[in-house]
Amino acid sequence: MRVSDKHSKILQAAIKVFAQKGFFSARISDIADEAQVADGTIYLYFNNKYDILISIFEEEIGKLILEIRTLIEAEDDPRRMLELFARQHIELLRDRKDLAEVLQMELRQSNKFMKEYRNTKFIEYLDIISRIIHKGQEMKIFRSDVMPGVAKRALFGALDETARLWILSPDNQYTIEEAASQISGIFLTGMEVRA
Amino acid sequence: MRVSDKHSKILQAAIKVFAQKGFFSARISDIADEAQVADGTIYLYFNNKYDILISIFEEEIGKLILEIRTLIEAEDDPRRMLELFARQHIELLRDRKDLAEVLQMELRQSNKFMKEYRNTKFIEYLDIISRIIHKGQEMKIFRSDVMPGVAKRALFGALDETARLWILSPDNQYTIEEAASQISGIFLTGMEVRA
Amino acid sequence: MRVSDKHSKILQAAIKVFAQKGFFSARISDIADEAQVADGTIYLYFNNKYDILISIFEEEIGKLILEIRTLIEAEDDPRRMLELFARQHIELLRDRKDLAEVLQMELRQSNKFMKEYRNTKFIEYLDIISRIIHKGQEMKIFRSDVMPGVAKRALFGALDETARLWILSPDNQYTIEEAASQISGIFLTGMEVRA
Amino acid sequence: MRVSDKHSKILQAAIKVFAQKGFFSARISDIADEAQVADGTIYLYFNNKYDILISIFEEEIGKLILEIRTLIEAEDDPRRMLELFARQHIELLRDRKDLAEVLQMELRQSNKFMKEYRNTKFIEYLDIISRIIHKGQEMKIFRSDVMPGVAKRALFGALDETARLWILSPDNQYTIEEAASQISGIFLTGMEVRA
DNA sequence: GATGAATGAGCTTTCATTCAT
DNA sequence: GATGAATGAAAGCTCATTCAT
Repeated sequence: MRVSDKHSKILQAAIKVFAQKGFFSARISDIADEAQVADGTIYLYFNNKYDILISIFEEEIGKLILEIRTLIEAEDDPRRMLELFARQHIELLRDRKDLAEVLQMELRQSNKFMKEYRNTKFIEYLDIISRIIHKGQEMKIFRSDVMPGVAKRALFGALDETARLWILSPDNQYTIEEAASQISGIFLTGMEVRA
Repeated sequence: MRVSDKHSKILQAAIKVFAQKGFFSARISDIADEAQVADGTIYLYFNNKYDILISIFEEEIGKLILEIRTLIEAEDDPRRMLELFARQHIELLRDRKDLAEVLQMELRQSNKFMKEYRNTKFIEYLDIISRIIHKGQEMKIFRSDVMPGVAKRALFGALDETARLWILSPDNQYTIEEAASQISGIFLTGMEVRA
Repeated sequence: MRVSDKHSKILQAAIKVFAQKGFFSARISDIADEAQVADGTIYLYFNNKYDILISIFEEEIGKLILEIRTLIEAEDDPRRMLELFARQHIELLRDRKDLAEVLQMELRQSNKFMKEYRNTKFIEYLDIISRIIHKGQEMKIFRSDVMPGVAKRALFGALDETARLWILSPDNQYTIEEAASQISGIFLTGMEVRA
Repeated sequence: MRVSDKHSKILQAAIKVFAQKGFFSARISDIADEAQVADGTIYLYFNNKYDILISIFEEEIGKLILEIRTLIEAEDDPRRMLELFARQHIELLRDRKDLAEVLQMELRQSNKFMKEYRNTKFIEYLDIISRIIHKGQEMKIFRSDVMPGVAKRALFGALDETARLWILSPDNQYTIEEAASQISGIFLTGMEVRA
């Protein structure tokens, strides 16, 4: 088995276990069981429990950023780009539920137990949004009084929270895609330069 | 010292400690130190560590709901009500930073370790928003195709995430009040019936 | 309420609680509840938890010794005295089940946690038996090769263990009185000088 | 070191520590020290403190039953069998003092804290006696009015209590073997069919 | 004398991490 | 590299005892 295989196997197992139990309640042996390796083996690939979590952030978000960027760069219209981002983000949460849960929860409390860790990947991810807005403003599509730094956080928060609750207890009133569309709709209309 | 004083003293200490360290990293003795009581005293007022967290949710959110409701019920215009909610929520996060952090973080991961606990208070809080939107739709102020169930989550998420990041690393580009105003602005414009 | 009343009330409560839960599992507050006094009140009458147990031994066994001695001294025939003792002991265990349990169990392990305590009352109680046997030997009713020091322990053990198990799970094959009679029968026949 | 070695090492250490301090006063770390393992190691072999005690009952009494049965089954005369049992039991108490103390004391109070645990091994052990008596009655050696269910408890109690006190404070008047012989003598004479 | 809130030492148990094999 | 038995620090919680009222 290639080295990278085991590294990845452990990481995927950790995502699953962290999603199920949360970082603190998850035991190393749970991850080892799930990855079908010995407890000690995990320490050949990661320094400690925190390191596994950080690796999830770094490596998995890294992949997402790449994916989403490629997709968005194929577009020209900032409106379409924003719609795409919303849809893509929310589909990710739907399709990779475990990863989504880990990112959402642990992200928010990571600063508590990993004082030194600055989640640059996450900032990068958010900056995709602000760059779209900025572009839209240059193209006179979005109002210039909209602050990209606020809007990026607001849009991310709106999408994330909606998806989080939807995942927690799916609402039969609407699909997650409809939700994404509603949210990008509100934001687009809210930010557009009026005719 | 009155009984209620000690209950409250411990609760406030717990809010502070949970905010600083997170629920799991916080030790009972940290809370006891902060509250200037003995470890054992905590167990005269709470059943266990989880119970302290749940009490924070129940009692503190309960107070917030009352406050915010009183404020909002004094208004008639749903637009104004939404603005007020946004401002109020974000000011709360600014003024009671510790409480805000506990509510934000532990709320999101509480379902992991307290399977049985349904955070009804939080749901109640969110429902304040959906009721405002619903009212606006009846008054033909908000578009009828906006789904209140989605919008409440989206608005809450937008506000919460923005405030969260602002608290984490205050952005000197804008004040938190401006942020609140931006967000309610986007949502209002985004949901309004066009002339 | 007279002082002695409360002292006695606590002692009776302790007997009940120790019997139910055992000395270690019993909490001071259990005894206080049962005696309908405050936890602190117990410490006005007893030095500590051990002291309550020792007082049970001293005071309650003291009463038993008096009772049983009075009864036995009314007799002349050592055979009859032994029968009486057996019956009396076993009836005590039946009628004062709680006290019996405490004496039986805690007696046996008291030396573990109260190194310094010599249970002189219990020794006194046992000596009632050896004196009967000795008397019987002087009267040439019991064989002289029977060692009173062994026989007293053997008889006590036989009675006590039988009663203990009978109390634990009453055997419908025989009454506890029949058991007492069987045992004293075996011991009498076993110790008598043959015709 | 073989797995079974550590299991057994801990069990032997526990017997020693429980005998010295009693179950409740014994700390896990005492057992760990005695067994020369880390505290945590104990939990690799036993579920909890109670489980150690139960294992002592199950495994150690199990061995005793086997030993004593083998010995007794080599005999034909119920009188001789009873003598053997008495001697064997009392020698066990003398030679494995620690085990004896644990069995004697904790056995008696085990029902207090382990409500669910039925000590079947102990019942099995006692039934060795009743079967001997029953056999003696069939062979017309023991009187038919002797109730085996009473006699087994009585004999066990007599032996056990005598040994217990002898161990506690050895009596120089007689050896423990003499005591065993006295007791079986009394019981045999007491139960025999008279010529 | 009586109370019971408060104390804090002490214990069982968990689990991340190590290291001999 | 891989294993998993062993480690031992760490923390939640209990409860006998105290003492201000």
